[in-house]
Amino acid sequence: MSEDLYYRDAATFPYSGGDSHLQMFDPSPYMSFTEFLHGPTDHNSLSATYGPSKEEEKAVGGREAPATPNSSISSSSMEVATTEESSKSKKEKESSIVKHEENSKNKEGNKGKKTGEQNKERQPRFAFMTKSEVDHLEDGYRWRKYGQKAVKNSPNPRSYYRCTTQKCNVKKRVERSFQDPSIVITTYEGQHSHPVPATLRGNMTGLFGPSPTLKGPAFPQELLLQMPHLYSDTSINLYNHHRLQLQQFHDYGLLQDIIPHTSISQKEALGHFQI
DNA sequence: CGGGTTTGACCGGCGC
DNA sequence: GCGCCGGTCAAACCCG
Repeated sequence: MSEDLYYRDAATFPYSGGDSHLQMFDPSPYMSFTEFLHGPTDHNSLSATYGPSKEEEKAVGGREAPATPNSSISSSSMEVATTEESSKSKKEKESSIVKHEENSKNKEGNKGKKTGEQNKERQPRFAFMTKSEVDHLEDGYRWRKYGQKAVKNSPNPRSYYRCTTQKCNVKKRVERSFQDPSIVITTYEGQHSHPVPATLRGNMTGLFGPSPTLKGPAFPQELLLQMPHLYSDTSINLYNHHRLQLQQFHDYGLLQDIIPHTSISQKEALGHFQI
């Protein structure tokens, strides 16, 4: 697995209000989303600690799990950067982990079932965690939800989105961490082959929008990597700062390990962010 | 009425 | 072969 770890800090999600910092880890290209998030299925800890063995899928009903409003991380102060113009009264607080996967996948769909078109090839994925009250973070693109499923061993459902731009088959999955309901885990898959929709661009002018050179934020990582300058230089320092932490996470490798730490690092981060 | 969401059905992969 | 599961489809539904 190749891993390019990408890390973005608080300002990462300007659209959504974002103050956040992220950490990352890298998953194996083949592991399932779940695995990727929680570690190898056989991984003890998870099932051991969490699962009552019986997966309660019915849980779906409460699609909004009683996420306890994070009281811990107060960061309301961060609203700063965000020029949240309005409607979205989102107050995301923090963000965090990023993981990136290279498309080291090469086995073409053999099976030849699907002629032409896109095989089942798994595209590069990129994930990160965000401390947020809203599940779906605004990232500049338009998404259409095409499914929702109960997540095994988790009270929170996972939502599936697809970029609405035709021809663009970027997908994204969003789910809340079952360990810390205040954390949203977003995973992007594929690369956008087009610019950010003009409509949305309006609000974000100055952020990603008008970058003449860019043909459009290709991959989330790129966006994230760009954002620092867009926001402030302080973030750059944070970048390094977190990078170290991320490295550590990387070593641990499992998100489950990460999460707990996350809360800690977030506090620190906030400290720094408190501009 | 167009575009997005909801939600149960469906499908393919995988382990037993 | 069977059942579990993650992921996707698509009809029904909702909303501006």
